[in-house]
Amino acid sequence: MNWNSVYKLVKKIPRGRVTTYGAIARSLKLRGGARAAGHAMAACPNGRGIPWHRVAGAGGRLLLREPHVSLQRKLLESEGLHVVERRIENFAARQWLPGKKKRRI
DNA sequence: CATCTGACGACCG
DNA sequence: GCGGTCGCCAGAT
Repeated sequence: MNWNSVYKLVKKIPRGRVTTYGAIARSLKLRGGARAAGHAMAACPNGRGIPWHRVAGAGGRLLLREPHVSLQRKLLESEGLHVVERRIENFAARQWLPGKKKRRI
């Protein structure tokens, strides 16, 4: 699979915005669907400028387990997002869709 | 090659 | 909200 395209897309997520595995999968038309996107992120090389923390599950749920979810939450909050109980508050407005430019909070 | 697992998601009761 | 099912399938073992 061309995870590179996934990473490339994730890199484009603006600061303070988030997207989902499903959105990534649909945008890139990954065969494996959302799960494939999940695999891509799981295998993503950390420390390459990939804002992996800006990727959440459907509905803005954080799917990672400890301790990664803690880091993700920390990073998201440092970008101004509000996370409560593994959920991103006001996720709908914070979501960034690939290709779509218009999105006002 | 067979099986299992999983950073998924939509649906349903 | 919660748990179970199903479709999907890439890696790992």
